[in-house]
Amino acid sequence: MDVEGAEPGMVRPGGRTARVRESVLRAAGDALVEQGFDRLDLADVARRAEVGKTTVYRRWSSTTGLVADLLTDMAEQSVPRTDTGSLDEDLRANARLVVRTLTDPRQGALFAAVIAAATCDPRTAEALHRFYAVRIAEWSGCVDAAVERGELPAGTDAGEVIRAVSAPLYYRLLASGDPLDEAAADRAAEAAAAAARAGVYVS
Amino acid sequence: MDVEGAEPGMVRPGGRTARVRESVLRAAGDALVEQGFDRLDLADVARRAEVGKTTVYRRWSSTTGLVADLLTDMAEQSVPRTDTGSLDEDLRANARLVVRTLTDPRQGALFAAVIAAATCDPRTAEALHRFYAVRIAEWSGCVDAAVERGELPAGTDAGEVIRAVSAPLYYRLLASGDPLDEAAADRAAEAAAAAARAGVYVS
DNA sequence: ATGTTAATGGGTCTGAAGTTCCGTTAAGAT
DNA sequence: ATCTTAACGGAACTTCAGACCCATTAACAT
Repeated sequence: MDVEGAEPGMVRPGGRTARVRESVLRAAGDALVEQGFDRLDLADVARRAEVGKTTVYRRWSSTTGLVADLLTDMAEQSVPRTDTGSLDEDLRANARLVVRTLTDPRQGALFAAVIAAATCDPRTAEALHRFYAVRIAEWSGCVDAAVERGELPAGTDAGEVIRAVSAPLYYRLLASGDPLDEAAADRAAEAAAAAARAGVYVS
Repeated sequence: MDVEGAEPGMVRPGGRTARVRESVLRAAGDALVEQGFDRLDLADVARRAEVGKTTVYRRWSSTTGLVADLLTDMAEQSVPRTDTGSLDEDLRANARLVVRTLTDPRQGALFAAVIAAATCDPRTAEALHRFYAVRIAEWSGCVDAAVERGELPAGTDAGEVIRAVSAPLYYRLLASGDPLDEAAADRAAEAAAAAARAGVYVS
């Protein structure tokens, strides 16, 4: 059976191929955290993963391609959301989770690197957008529940509220450099809740 | 007179040195817009600037160093803010300006590239933070004026309000990939105003 | 169990990024 | 106007990311 035009790893995805992918993605994450996106070198990733350099170049071809695949993998690992029964508490829990993630030495560096990679390549950007779409959909439930309970006006766009919680935190991480602490998290959650109650996110 | 330890360009900053810097920074901006941060090559910048490759390597040494200097230059070019006498209108004007900037083919690509560079190098990050500090300080005036007029509670942190306007727009540009249009701008401005009125940004 | 061939991996090669050397030009001090 | 030397620029050199070749290994169909 010949399978022209298929990407390598698609015809026989099991066994060794899967182990290689797992090992390479872990190594890529390590390299991104330790060196940053601009110093990411596929040969170095291959060494860390104890995998042939040729394999990495053949299957991922570029650093951005590798990061895109890493993002696809990250999107599949879902983190369960809280459901306390109060909008303010749920949003605060979400904001604090984001801050914990972004200030974690490994996770924070990884997110920064991955976002940098996405600005350099459309396919990586698409993978990043899918990642956030998954996360936002996961947390939208607590906003919809708040609408049900009458805490928020009907027609409130749940995704917009969740994005509004994260946005100031990412802005601090990437642009302004202001401290990312619990106070910032709580303020981001409060601001999103206040705007939502004012009906700003009614579509 | 010998000046050990000084960076090149510091002892004789006038004439040719200044022309070289100007020409290189413009070329660097062009290259970033056309190729993105990951493909930024100092030799290519030198060619565009019609300047010796050695000069670029000697004065800026790395791509992140060059971007850091570019940011310092960008921070000096101030854009005057509006002052309509109404908080909502001022914030909306600010939000629309940010959206226009980020969706402009040249400016948008430049900002994305510069933010990517900042995630890869602490000194570039510092230059980026200074850039935003300047911009935020510039626009803080309209929030302070709103506090004076009694539109907002006393003690409102003006910088936080301005950051709150920009944050969702940058989040769209860098993370979620949602459309950056005038509706998004107006919503960002409204949300920031609503949160500010609710006293979320009182420090 | 066996065969087919997808996928891996070591080795080699090449073009370009980045460094060094040294002669030339011009900024700024006198 | 003249001098000192900071800063520039061309060219040669080094290094290494990334492409290519081909032998080896092991997924999956039978």
